[in-house]
Amino acid sequence: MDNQKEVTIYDIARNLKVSPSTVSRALKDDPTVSKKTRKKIFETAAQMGYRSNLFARSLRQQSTSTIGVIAFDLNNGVMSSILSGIEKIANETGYGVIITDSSLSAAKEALNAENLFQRRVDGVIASLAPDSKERDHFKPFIEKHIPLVFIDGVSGIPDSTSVIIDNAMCGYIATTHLIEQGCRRIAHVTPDLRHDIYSLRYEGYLDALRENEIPFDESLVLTAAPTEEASEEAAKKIMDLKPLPDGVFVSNDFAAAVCIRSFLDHGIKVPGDVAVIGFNNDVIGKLISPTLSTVNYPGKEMGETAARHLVNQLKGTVNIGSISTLTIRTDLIVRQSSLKNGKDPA
Amino acid sequence: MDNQKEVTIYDIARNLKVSPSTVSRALKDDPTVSKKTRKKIFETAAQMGYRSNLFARSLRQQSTSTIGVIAFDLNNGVMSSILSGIEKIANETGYGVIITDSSLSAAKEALNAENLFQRRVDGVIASLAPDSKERDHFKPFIEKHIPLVFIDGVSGIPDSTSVIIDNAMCGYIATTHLIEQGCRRIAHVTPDLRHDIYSLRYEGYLDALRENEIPFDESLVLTAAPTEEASEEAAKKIMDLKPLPDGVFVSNDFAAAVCIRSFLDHGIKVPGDVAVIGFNNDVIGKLISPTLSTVNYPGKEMGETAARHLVNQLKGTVNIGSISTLTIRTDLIVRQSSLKNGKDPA
DNA sequence: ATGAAAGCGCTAACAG
DNA sequence: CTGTTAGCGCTTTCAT
Repeated sequence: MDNQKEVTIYDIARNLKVSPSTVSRALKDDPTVSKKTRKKIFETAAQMGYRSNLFARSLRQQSTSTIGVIAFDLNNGVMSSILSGIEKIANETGYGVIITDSSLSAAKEALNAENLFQRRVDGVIASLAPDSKERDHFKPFIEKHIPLVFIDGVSGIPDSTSVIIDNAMCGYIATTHLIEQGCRRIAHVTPDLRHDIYSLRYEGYLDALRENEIPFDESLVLTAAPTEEASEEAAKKIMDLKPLPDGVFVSNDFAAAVCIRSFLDHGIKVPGDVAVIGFNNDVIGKLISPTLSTVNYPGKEMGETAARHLVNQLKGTVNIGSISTLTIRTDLIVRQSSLKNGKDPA
Repeated sequence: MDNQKEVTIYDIARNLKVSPSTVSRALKDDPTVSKKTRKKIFETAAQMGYRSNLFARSLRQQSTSTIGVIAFDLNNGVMSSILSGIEKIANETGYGVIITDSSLSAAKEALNAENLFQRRVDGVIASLAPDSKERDHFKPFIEKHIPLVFIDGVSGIPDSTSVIIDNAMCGYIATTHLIEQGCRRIAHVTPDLRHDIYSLRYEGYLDALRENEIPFDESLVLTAAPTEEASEEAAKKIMDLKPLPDGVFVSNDFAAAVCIRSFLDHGIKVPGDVAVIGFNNDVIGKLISPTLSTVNYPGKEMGETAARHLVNQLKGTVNIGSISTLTIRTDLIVRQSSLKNGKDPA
């Protein structure tokens, strides 16, 4: 029973005194094979422990039944929910998934793209690294008409699809919420504004200010990578502002949590002195004190949508290029950190 | 330039008037091919846009240069750090990674194993689902001598390797730390004790009690899945205990954070009334108040170790079976939540 | 309804 | 140092 040679359709064919082609057909449930033979072949295959050879098939069919994923950073709560969404759909539809990790580096992203291309994935779902600007590494896919779906960013590549949330709207909603709470001097802490998702949230922030005729003050916008150190520094800068802002919109929950801690450490009350709203709906938001108001980031749903769309494209259900952007609904989650005017959301 | 037929070594061969084998060899930098020819072949290959066909090679070589990963849950901070470690090593050594997600279900784990087997991965790194008991789904790998590395759990499968931390020791250290802080009535909150890692931590807890001649009280041990609801309930049960425990060892940081929040909400001081220590060193621990003492879980290092070991095995550097367990060093991280006797760790 | 035969692209003996 | 040859296991016309 151990380490025996692999069973092939030839073995089954010989065993049953039929031709390999018949076996091949039968295994695909081809109706041109008589029901009897089909049944017999299925039984023998199972009994002999046959398993089809994926690469022989791939070699023949020029397709791998595999989706490649380029994750901008695996070490990221948002990312893992996206991945689990992709995984789910891929599993349901018989695709395998190869996941690569760009670790926030555009250079690594390019390497990953090449790697996936080499592996002849049937399609790609990519989330771009923050500093990714070039699109050259996607050219091979485009030339071979391998479908590309971008998550959480618009690539600018024609014929590619993007699954996104409306970041501008989210930024607008978050900021408006603060304004409704009575904030008039609202700071914004954001990672690298070269990254679309952040610049759009920033736009939303600006829109909300404009709409409420709150003058824009450049000194209120702080750029800080979502690390502990950078976020702490941003918090310090905010505390140094005169007069102190009465609200802060932070583009990610982790940074928001760090800011809140920093504020509290310095005797500034949240939301009493400063109302804070974050972004993502990380689990962290429910555990810190005060609990964090935030914008929900529907990662799993985005992953599912991206995968489903890609699979449809691969199976020919959707015309390539007929859909260029899928926008997933988000919602505001109001908790304690932003409730300045005392009304409880419940 | 668009959608042209794939370039093969035959095209290169024809172009250069050499044989395909020479091309094949040259591309592998085989020294039996003259330097000149090699160089010429490399150049032409690049210029013609050749990319090697992985499945043709796989078909020939009976190996895929791919590592399969079975993740017990992608939605998990610990898991993503493990994955990024695996990814890193795989990338460095020219392996691809196929990641599958068991979503905490043993049934899905079995499906994933089958999927990876179908895909003929060269080796597997698996973290077992909490309720995984059967090992039958790994039998195909064993029969084909496909190396198996388990992360964070011992499979009981001969010839497989496990990369673990010393959970018993960690439990012991965490509990001892509480005892050193003056705790004498220490509760333990743990997920499913059927899962090795938790039962071992529990053992460590018991050992520490024993060593310090603290009588064991069964009512102090609470089982709770690491969800918000269950953790909250566990916290409530602890608060109902008479007398109130003066320390709690929680087997994961998230649950610990929930417990602390619950304690504080009910006017119980942490660490004043109850000292708390968690497990994993999630980012959350630094952001809650009080900051959370914990045991560091070296996920990335474990992933790297597992992958490196697997690759060594695949490349024949290590004898299969010569190493059965690799234990990664961990350390205690003391923050505020456990500091009952006022000595600051700094 | 089934079979024969040709190849998908690559590699590894075995010859030269 | 290079070429010839024979497959790896499967699918798919084209016949029958």
